[in-house]
Amino acid sequence: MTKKLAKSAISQKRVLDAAAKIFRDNGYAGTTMRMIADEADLKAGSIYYHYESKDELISAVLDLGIHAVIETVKAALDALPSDASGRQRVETAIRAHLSAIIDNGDYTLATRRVFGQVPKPIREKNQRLRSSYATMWQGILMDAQKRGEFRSDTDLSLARLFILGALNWTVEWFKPGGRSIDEVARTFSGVVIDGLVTDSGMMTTTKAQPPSKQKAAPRTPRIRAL
Amino acid sequence: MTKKLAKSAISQKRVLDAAAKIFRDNGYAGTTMRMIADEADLKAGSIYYHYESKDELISAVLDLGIHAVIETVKAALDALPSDASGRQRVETAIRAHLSAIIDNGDYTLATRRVFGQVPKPIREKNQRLRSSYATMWQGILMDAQKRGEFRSDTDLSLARLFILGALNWTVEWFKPGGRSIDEVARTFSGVVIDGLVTDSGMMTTTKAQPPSKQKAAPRTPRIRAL
DNA sequence: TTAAAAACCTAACACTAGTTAGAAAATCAA
DNA sequence: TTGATTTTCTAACTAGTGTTAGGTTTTTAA
Repeated sequence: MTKKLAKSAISQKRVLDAAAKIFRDNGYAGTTMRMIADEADLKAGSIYYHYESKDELISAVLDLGIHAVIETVKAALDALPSDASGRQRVETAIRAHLSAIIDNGDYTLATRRVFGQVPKPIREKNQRLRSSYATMWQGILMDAQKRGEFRSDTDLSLARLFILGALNWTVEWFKPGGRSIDEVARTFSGVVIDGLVTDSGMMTTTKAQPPSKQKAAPRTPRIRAL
Repeated sequence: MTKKLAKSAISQKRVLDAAAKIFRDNGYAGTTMRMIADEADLKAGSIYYHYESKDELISAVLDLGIHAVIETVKAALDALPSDASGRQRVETAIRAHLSAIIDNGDYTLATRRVFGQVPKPIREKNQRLRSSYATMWQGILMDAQKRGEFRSDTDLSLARLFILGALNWTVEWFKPGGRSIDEVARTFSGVVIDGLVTDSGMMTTTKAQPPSKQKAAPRTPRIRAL
């Protein structure tokens, strides 16, 4: 009875996608309703049939961006066996997060670039969503630390900020056709979990060990390329 | 003979600082000359005595931001003994980079948020500076890898992107009065170089090892707090 | 086919943007 | 104190902003 929104829903999504793309390239104030309308094959006035203001548009872009990430990561974690290790959970979350932000690149980039410039109430509403996501990550890391998988001398709040900061930065340089998401996720997990350093450590300044002589894939089987 | 620029230089710097702060909070298009003028205790028209356009202003902010970082990091690396280890170099670069971007927080944040929205020629000019900085980091990482200090199975281009992405993100959450720069730099170096994982590795799912039982500071002496 | 509902467009509104020309004030050299 | 130079201000211009009211077209339901 109350479900016929056919064309309207399509246009609404088209406008939102257009908005994300334009906000991404021009920032909050630099984006005009006329630009968005152009991108969505509409006239500026018509946008107001779907969204009641520019602020509601940016708010929707912001919320949808983080929401997509939360759902993707949650689903990936839920699909893990309940006895999965901390390492597996972190690797999984990293890959899912990467997937989500790259699939929704326009939204993620728009958010990244526009977040600090948006009217305060909108920003605060979106911030609540982001905080809940941060809490989820914090849980994963703390779990692994409590189990003894992760070192106990690492401030996990800081670690989380590093990880999410680095992850979100990928959308700035990731180009389809270049390195695959899997490749990036693996390398990133490797750096974060095992570090850059060789397993043998580095206490003295030795002369160039033959680098070929190292076990290439230590713990989790490290599938090479794909 | 050609050096008397006294008051002019002061005003010029004041305008630039004001511009960085306003660009930071409002983005490129959202920043008006009148806002900058207000922040610098001037009238909008007067800015044009020092800078010939809004574009020249943003360009100056962008360039100065990255320039400060380059100089600081270079100086810190040059101060190291020539036989310094890769680990030392990376730790030093991380700390210097953090110092620089936090000291110039307005410029760094402005750059982060505005870079993608700025007219193309300006962005490309600034990109050249940033690329040279990236090359420098790449050199540090590759050196350490060649010496055998860093694992050979890590894609260092990706690693560099992660490191710089995470580092630059710190300005978004760092608050003076909270954790010190040293603290942040140490934790960050720890995660990136040694990883999150305990030295003992994690091949099976063991029941909660007593976390207190770990050697707290493995390689480089890890000074706790300060 | 017809009339109502949904989707879109046009034209305008009050307001603010970057920029400039020329006048006024502040500073400096003599 | 002068007069010249440097620095700042005032007032204005054109162009473009988000938003809206009311009219047109398209779609839908009968």
